[in-house]
Amino acid sequence: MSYIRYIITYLLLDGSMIFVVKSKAMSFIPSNLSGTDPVDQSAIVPGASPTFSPLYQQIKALIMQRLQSFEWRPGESIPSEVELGGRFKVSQGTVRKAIDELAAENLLVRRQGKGTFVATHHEARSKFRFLRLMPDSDQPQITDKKIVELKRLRAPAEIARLLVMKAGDSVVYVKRVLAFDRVPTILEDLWLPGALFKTLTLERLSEYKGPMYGLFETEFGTRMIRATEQIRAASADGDVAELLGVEKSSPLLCVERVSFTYGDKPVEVRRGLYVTNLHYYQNELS
Amino acid sequence: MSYIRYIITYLLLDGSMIFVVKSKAMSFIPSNLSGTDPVDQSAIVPGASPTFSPLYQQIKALIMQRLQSFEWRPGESIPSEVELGGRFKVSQGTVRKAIDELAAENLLVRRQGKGTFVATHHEARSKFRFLRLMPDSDQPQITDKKIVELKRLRAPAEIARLLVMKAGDSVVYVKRVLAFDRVPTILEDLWLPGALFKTLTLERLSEYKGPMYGLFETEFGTRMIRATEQIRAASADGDVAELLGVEKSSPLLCVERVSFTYGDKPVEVRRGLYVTNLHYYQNELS
DNA sequence: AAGTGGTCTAGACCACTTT
DNA sequence: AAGTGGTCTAGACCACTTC
Repeated sequence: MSYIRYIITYLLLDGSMIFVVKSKAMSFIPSNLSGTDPVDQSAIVPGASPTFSPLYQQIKALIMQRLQSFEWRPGESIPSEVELGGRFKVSQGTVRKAIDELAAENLLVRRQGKGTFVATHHEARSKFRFLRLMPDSDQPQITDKKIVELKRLRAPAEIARLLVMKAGDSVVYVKRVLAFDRVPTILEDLWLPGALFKTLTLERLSEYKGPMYGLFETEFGTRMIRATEQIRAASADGDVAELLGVEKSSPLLCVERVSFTYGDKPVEVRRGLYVTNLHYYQNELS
Repeated sequence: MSYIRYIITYLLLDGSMIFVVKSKAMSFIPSNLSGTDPVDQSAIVPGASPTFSPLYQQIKALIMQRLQSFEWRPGESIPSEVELGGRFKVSQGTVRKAIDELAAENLLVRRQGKGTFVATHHEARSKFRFLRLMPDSDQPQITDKKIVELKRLRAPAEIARLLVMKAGDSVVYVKRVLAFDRVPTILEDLWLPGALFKTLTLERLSEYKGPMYGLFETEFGTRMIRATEQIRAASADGDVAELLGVEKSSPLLCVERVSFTYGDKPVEVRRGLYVTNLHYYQNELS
């Protein structure tokens, strides 16, 4: 083994100097290069199908398993790339590529010098990830949330279909109004699988201050990671007009969302009616 | 500005010494250790600012220049990664990372075994990239386009602001109706910079069969690469109701789009009114 | 000084397409 | 067989954060 030695001489701003002697190995030769077996990929994912899948995709799946099982919890850091490489018996570069994709999907967040962290809905950064309604003025706004109703009921056919449940299975139904700067703007109906949200109550939801998806993540072990929205134009009927404080027959955006957790499992249906006099739905096309 | 200076004194294996002076202000220190000269990054981008930029970002900018100048034309293949690496004096991996980002931004398309191609709007694939209105039924639909009006006028203040022009500068104004399966569904107003679209006529636009952005790309050298949309709810007034064949005061989606070409230059403003009885605006959140 | 992610290189081999 | 992009490795060094 060959080493190189070098001295770092720091010239500090106050004129003083510091000397540091370092030595570093120049190269590393594995002692038994020919004796090591190549990685047995099938051992990594024992039940893997015979269909080809790149190593980094398998690593990605392994990492996702640990996220899904909350072995690595939202907000916490995951092991370093080098550590994971050692654990999974692959190079750091391969782990890196797996993490790259997970970061692109907003499941992980990289922070240079600090580590890689599990994304969480308890963050200012992620506040507008699922809410695309923006104010005409750039002013920050005061948000008020009011739960109008929360009850358990048997899933209507349409909701059951979207949640991949049997019609009649238990669901939690929530109706709420969001106001920005005291102006009622969003009226939302939500349906959640009853089995996952057994202990959700109107009180708990009302008193909770942070983002709703944060509550779901922390207290119900359900992380929303993706959603699709279908947008239509609608007219306010009598009830809606009253709750939103607009004229009857006013035009509204009708936004129907289905949210998914790990494994593309749908876990929320949400139908929102948006007043767009002072706000607009923002979308980026690329 | 305050920064720290330090000297590294290398004691090499053969007994010789090398001194390297470093300071915070310098982001790149040529190393004499190996004896080989590293690439002179400033030579790659002669007018580069002193701000640090990774090599692959510089390569990305160089590739984008060639796309913008139509040196590599839409639909054609660009040189291979190895070839580009040689040309730019960097490794294939660095070129690869640059192309990765351009592919993620839909400017390039990779095809394994064949090469990397410049994206074009003349493709089935890209047809729904900028049109997010989907039919309730999954059936493929017959699309009819009818140009209602095309004229040149002085840019209204609002349009000029969005296109970053002076109010009163020449713009091309187009009004058209799109029908799906004979049902009028979209009424659009478009504004384009007059200087870029000098030779655009109603006849040319009417007789053209492919996607409009394909025409712009091929005949006017203007490639749309990104757009933002702001969506609101609106009511059909008399004229609109007649053109779309709906009741007066019917609710409609109002979609205001600004499209950008290279260098984030806005080159189109479009205001669309969508009938959403048989269609919906589709959006993915992640 | 140690540890993390970020960049860059060089080389090997694989999968896909075309000649 | 040759050429392209796709995967994987190993190692070097840089930038940033923390101790």
